[in-house]
Amino acid sequence: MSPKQQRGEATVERALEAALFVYAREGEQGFTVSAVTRAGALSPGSLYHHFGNLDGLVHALVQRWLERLMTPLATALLEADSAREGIRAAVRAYLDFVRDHPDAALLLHSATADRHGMAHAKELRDAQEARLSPLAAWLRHRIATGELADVSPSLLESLILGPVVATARRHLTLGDTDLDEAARELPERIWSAVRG
Amino acid sequence: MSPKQQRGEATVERALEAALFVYAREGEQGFTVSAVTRAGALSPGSLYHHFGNLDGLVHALVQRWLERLMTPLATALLEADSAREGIRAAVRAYLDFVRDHPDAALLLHSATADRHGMAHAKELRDAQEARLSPLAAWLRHRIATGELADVSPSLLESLILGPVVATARRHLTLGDTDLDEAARELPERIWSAVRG
DNA sequence: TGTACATCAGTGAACGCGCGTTCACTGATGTAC
DNA sequence: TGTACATCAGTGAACGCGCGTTCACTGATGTAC
Repeated sequence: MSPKQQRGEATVERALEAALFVYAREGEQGFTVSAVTRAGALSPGSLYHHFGNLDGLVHALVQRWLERLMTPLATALLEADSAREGIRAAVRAYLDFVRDHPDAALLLHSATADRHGMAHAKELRDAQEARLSPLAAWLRHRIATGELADVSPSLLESLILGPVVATARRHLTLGDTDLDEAARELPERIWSAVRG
Repeated sequence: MSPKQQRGEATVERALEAALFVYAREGEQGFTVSAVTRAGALSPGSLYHHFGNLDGLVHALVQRWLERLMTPLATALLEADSAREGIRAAVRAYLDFVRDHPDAALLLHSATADRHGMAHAKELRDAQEARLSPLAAWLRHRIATGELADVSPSLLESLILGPVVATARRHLTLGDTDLDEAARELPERIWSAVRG
């Protein structure tokens, strides 16, 4: 998990890349130890040396990509001058992530990540707290100024991310949704739903 | 699958109830043949006699509850006098379903159902076509009258159901979302996002 | 700079477990005459 | 109404398979002096 040799870091990297690859190609039920070790040219022992067990591998993978999604999202929100611009930029940032990292987006929207999220809800939030708490503060502030509707934060989150996640899921699994149209239409429409 | 004796119907019913119960209690990874047979007091052979295999059981279960969700949703839309009232009523119908059938809602929002939906996308759509095509027609008509925004149907669907599904998922898995507040706030806010 | 030692990294055959599924069979129900 | 037969429903022990995981081991790297 925290390798002390360069060789170890490279192996961890290879394992995480192989894991994402396998997940994207074979899906949930194809995601097995032997599939990952085959794809990453690792031995099972090596995997267990670094991640403890299969769940540890998933945890590391989800954590890594969650951070890579949340960071630009937080930046988009926090650097905006108005609530409207913040919401619109955040929605665009999410859609950009889906476009640039479809495999990771598939993972984060998946069964596996959901189940994992439920099982490790607390530690997941702890790990991402540095990223989440500024977001919560931003929302509170914008509600206070009257820019955002005065509804519970979880409802706001559902109104903002719900349509984006639904669009991403459809795009990734059915492929019947155009991300460009989504990038054009969603930001302002979502803003309409949450404005004060 | 289509039992010719009353005894058979009762067994099928017991199997489907047991399956939902097991899914809700034990989750994805606890959903096994032996768990279902134990919960429903069935023999594995009986289960295979009626459903062919485990996937057949899941298919029947998802199909049954999908119909029970879609029927009131379609009714709500089609019986409304205006687009606004239709959207608002449909959102409320969905939230009512989640409140009244949390176990089934959990199943329909789950990994299992998603994966199943992907694997059987075509036949699922065929089976629900009687319910889906009037909805599609309704949307087209309301776009034509200018009441609804002229964006692709899949984007409309994401804007309407996205926040509802996100709310339902949070309510069911984290329990940090109040369905009453959602029923108060979501219908009009979602309408704001999709109006023409 | 070289040597000895400790720790980290990686191997891969082997393990047990629980899974979905089968099958030969018995029992219950429906049908024909 | 009774009997013979066909079909449907249900049983449960047994099967093989592939899964996640272990462990005794070798090899590579870092450290101390």
